[in-house]
Amino acid sequence: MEDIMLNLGYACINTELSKEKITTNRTMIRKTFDQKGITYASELALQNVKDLKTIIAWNAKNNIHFYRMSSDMFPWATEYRMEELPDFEQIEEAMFQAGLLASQNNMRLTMHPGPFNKLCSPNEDVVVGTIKDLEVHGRIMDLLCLPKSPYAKINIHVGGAYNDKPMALVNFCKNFDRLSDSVKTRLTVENDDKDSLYSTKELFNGVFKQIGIPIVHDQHHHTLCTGGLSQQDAMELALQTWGDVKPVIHYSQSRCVEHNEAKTKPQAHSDSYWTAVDTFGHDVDVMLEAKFKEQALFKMRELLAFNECIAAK
DNA sequence: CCAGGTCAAGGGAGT
DNA sequence: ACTCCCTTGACCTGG
Repeated sequence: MEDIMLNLGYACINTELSKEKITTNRTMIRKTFDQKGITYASELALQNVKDLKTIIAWNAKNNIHFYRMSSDMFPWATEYRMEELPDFEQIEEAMFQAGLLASQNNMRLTMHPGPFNKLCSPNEDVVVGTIKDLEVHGRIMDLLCLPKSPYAKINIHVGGAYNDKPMALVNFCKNFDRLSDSVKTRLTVENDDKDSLYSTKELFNGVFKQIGIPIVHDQHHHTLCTGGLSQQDAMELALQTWGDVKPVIHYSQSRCVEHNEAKTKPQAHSDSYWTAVDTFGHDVDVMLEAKFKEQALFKMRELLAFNECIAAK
């Protein structure tokens, strides 16, 4: 049963472990960073990295083999070089051990840098800041000894439209060349959740055809920005971009439907799931985005198992 | 100890 | 011009 189950993943927080203060999100505000500096950043990062290993072990125990790591593991990481952290040697060792444990358990680890990354921006300062942040992500994955491939993807959105999508897409592709191999080999792009930004089809033409990086197809986003394609057609278009690497899709359900609150945006994610993800028969890894995290993943397992039960009859 | 206000980044959208 | 939101709430302060 387990081996025919879809490979499901969840993002960043483990709600069960966070009750015991096991988390990889320890950070600080600017004022504290100014006061305490990289000594404190180092302490937080070391604790985060140690807990990452605990989360990986927990995942393995629960037969979860896909996990998105937090971008907050290293507070203010763009403000210093990792080697400058007083605990760097310990951090390096802990990262190596965490990556090893993931690899031994065949666990796919990925990242999703924040919405402030705008590789397409016409503003050079914004691009420089984006490159800096992406390089931090690449470095983290290198320290974990993860593959230089979209198997260990660093997934971002194109980022902006500026009333001139062709210009923005050209910028994105041009600036891609300024990244190191650590980032280039892992970078993927995800479709957006509003028509003013980028559908899977637009990414296929504007990014994949130009620089060949894979597309992460988010099914929920697709319903809000279809580009004129059906769910299945758009997803299959995205799957073509992955080559030998197993593709990733994102799945979430609408908070509106779940909560029936008027002011909830259609983009918002639900707490949990009530409909099983449909992969249209394709072998893909599914990153689940729901507030209840690993608990929602367990719910999804039940939904999938129930469907298999029905199908078997 | 806790509730409530506050908190890096860019851009889009709503008020 | 201002505020909220985004892949993710966590931090900090005053009581």
